[in-house]
Amino acid sequence: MKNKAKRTSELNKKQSLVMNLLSQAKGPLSAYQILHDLNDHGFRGPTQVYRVLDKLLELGMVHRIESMNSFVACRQEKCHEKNKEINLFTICKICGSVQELLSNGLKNIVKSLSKDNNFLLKSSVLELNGVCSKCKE
Amino acid sequence: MKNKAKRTSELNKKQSLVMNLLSQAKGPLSAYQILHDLNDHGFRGPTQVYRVLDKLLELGMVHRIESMNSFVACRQEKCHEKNKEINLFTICKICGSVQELLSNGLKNIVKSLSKDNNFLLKSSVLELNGVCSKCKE
DNA sequence: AGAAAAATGTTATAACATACAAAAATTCAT
DNA sequence: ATGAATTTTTGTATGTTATAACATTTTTCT
Repeated sequence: MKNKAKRTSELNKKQSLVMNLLSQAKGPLSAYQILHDLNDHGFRGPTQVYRVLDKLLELGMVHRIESMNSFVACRQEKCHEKNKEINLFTICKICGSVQELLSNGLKNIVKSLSKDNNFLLKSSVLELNGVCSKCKE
Repeated sequence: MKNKAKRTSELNKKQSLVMNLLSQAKGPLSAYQILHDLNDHGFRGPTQVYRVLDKLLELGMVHRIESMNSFVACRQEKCHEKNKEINLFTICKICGSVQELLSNGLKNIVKSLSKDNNFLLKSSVLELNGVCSKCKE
């Protein structure tokens, strides 16, 4: 009766705490911010945070923003199933907000780049750095 | 008579040392690897390395691999002039090699994504993670 | 020459991440 | 049930990456 792809309700206590924290956050959080925020809930060291993050990343429920060494909750419903290997974000250098996008165009480019270069793709991430629409005004 | 875009020959001593090291390296190097390798040439602390790297990044002669926290020499002749804001790499998880690519398709996608989302683009990087052609065999 | 500004050097510390050992929970044969 | 063996969880120590803060030297300009 076990389901391989866990639903949110099957997350354990610590995993749920991190997931909720990230879901309610305005922007990306670093592992140490998470550690600080959840100090009173049993998180006593970075290792615990990273272990939970690894799990949530594996489940596709959280994404890592490479250029910020921090983490965001996934906002795209279909991420887990279809687009796990094509990650795409805009990052505002003024307000620090991160927007997760989907793009079939990008997907096609990534696929054909991999093919053309005889490269076996596991995952990819495109990070756009600049100024978001709100901060442009 | 001053040229705004510096040529290699105009790099100072420390900049040249780092540039040469990166150019001859098989793969990306971390700032601390550079520090270690150039210890005997006057690099006594990380700050010195990071300052040189910042300069070389600004000149477009070096790129940062975000997912590895390390640095590679630019291998594309036209990088500095035309494609500064569109960076593209494959990264082999077996041998650690990094390949720099150019793609007009990617460029178009990035431009239109920025436009569609009312995002003012400063720079972007697409990192493809997987297994390179050599390691696939 | 000498003041002001820019570049460089140095130390300390902050921020991010992992290795490994200790402890707790679970399994399972007796 | 008991307790040895395995797995899972936890915690400490340490390694790695990056910047802050401030001193010194070099350059620029009058």
